[in-house]
Amino acid sequence: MTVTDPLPTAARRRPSPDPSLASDVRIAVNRLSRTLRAQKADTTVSDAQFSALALLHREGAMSLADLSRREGVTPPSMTKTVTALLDRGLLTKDGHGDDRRKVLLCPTADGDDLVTETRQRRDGWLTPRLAALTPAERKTLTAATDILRRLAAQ
Amino acid sequence: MTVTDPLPTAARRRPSPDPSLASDVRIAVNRLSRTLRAQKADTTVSDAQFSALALLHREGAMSLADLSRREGVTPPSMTKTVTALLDRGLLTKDGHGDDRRKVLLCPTADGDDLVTETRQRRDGWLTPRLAALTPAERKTLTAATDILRRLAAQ
DNA sequence: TATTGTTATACTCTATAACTATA
DNA sequence: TATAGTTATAGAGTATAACAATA
Repeated sequence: MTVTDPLPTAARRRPSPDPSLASDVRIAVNRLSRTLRAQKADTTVSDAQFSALALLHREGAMSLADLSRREGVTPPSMTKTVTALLDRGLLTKDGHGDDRRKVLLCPTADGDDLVTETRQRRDGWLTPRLAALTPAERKTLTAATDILRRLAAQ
Repeated sequence: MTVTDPLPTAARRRPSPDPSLASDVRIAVNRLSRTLRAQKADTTVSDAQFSALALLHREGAMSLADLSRREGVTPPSMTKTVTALLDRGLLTKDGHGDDRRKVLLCPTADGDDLVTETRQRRDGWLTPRLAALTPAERKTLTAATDILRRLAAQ
């Protein structure tokens, strides 16, 4: 992944008021991310397969080149992932119509179900733990989530 | 792992305090973690290698069994990772002393430097971006970091 | 010629099973 | 017998290079 995006202009002007905040945020985010990853317990499909399937579920059918570009892997690598999903009956592969070189990859009903169920299971670990927080803490997390998302998008 | 999932339809209907919060937190945390992980100081060391080295740097020397347990991989897998780190001069492997079956793995000066530099680089990416936020946003992140840490510890 | 997708090949990280040295 | 670590082997997932079919 390339991470050479330029800094926002404002970032070059203001001094950091709390030098330890960066470390604190980084460590907290990495630890929780690791904990969440450990809750997957999804034995049916691998991470790479689920990620590709979820993208198709979310954005609809697309070609192999588009899928590999969106997932940040090479076409040969995506061919392998797609083959595994086809073998498991989670995808269909059809002609693209206008361009006979292209294929159109689309989740099956089983594929759509798997995405929905897996997502609910992954949220399922976190949901009761968030419910155990105070309303004020949840409000803080809601606001922080938006900030974290903006940081990750840079 | 996909990190840009939209809200699950079911989550919008659930009568919890904030049904979408679990998805939002999970996605935001995973995305930022992924972005931060990409800020490596040394591209010759893989993620698995850096993760093991950073654990030894943080917690001090330990045996291969302890290291593999803490990293959540099997001993044979950790043997490979450790061998690569030894070959790169980032670790030392010595006898454990009391039990001659055990080994004691310890970062070298170069290993410690690599961890420190990588950490500074990752903080260095985040610090100016945090400085570009408003004081209220930084206050929110400070409070959220504590909550995230407690969640990760469960 | 350029693009789409596949095959061939190789490297890394992971695992299980079987081995050795020691306790 | 049990434990610590290694070696052997295999399965994913990734990559680059080379190819066929199509535009």
